[in-house]
Amino acid sequence: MDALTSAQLEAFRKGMEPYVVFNEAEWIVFIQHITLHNFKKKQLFAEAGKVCNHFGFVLKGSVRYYHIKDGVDITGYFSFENEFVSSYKSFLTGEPATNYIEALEPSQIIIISKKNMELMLNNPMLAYKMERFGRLVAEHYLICYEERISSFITQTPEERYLKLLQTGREILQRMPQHYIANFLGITPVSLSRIRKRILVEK
Amino acid sequence: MDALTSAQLEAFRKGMEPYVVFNEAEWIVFIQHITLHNFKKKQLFAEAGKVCNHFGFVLKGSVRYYHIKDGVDITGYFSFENEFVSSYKSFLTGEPATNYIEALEPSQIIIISKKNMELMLNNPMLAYKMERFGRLVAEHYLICYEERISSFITQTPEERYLKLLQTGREILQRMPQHYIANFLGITPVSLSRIRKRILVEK
DNA sequence: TCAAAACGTTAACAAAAGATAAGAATTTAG
DNA sequence: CTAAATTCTTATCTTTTGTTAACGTTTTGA
Repeated sequence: MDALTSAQLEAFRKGMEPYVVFNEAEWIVFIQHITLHNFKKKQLFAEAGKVCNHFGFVLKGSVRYYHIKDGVDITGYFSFENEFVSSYKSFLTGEPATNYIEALEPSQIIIISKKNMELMLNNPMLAYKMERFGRLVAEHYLICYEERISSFITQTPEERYLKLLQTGREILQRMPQHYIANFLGITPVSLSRIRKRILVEK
Repeated sequence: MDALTSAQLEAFRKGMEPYVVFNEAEWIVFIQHITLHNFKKKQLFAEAGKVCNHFGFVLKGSVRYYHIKDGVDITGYFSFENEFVSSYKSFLTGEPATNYIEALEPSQIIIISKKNMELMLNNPMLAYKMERFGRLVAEHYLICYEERISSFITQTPEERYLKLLQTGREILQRMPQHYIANFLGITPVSLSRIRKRILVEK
């Protein structure tokens, strides 16, 4: 846990703009409830079996969400810079998480603990904006997830991959292929075949 | 669009309790922003290509979310009594919906238009509770969707069906099997085979 | 720097799912 | 009440995916 530089604070403030804009007085109180954590590569942000009592904002770096099923690591999602990160279900319900989240590279993550989130939600000075903030963040992910579920319902793995080629620049550029395969709901071997099929068809 | 009986209002108030509790003054203003609609079987609540400018609460009945892909109807989700219903992405972003929502039986749905939602979010008397309400509803679906995505990533269709047997009482009892198949991300023929496989294995 | 680990492709085979069609049972609607 | 539509199962065939293993390449970390 480290002190935040003013540049980091500015980046955070700007990154949150789509979700919440604080005035100066609010900001001063708000930043008393956040901490900066430096994660080493592979360091865990959340762990299956443990309650995830915090959520974060990726200031620098990236994280990978994964499950372990029958001893096998299966990647479910990623968060990159300027995105939020949490094992949401665990954070929101207080139940143990069922997935892991790890830093994929040395990462700076701003963290708000559940306790501090609740303090702010109960602080008259911040309550309204924090409720709104929570709503907009949840809605943002709701939309992402709705689209992702649609893709599993209506598309074949090949169609999902072709769609990712159009829209998933960051994932394609920064993630190894076997993570992408898991993300698409298939095995790495199968994705390798799909890629070959697409090449031949062209 | 019909007038709400006091019994219906009470049922609505109670159904929303997990998300929002209004005092009497707030409630009086709130209910000026809602309407009751009676849907006939197969009547559309939302339509692909059109913006979904409303969201609802299923007071009685049930609805089905579906896509049409290459002329084929694919069921993605259901909402039952005491659940919310909307083509959320469209409602939240103002973009045209990509899916349809239809009543599966004669249904009573309480509707809040986008315009009225915005009026309430901007009304100082209700703003805080409406932000909170929106947050809790969005978080509720976020959790549902997160679990659903996990199931596509980590489970086989057979495992998803077995899980549904344990937890999906309402869907299993009330939905025809080909809707359930789509919901699980497979074809009706495939679900029929899975069911046979499970019987034989027992 | 160098051995170990991770990564992507390919092959071979098994298992599962998709597509299509046919037929029986059930439900729906006029 | 009855014809039409819907639903579910089954069969056949094709396509795709999963599994396992091997191999060369690249990356990683001590």
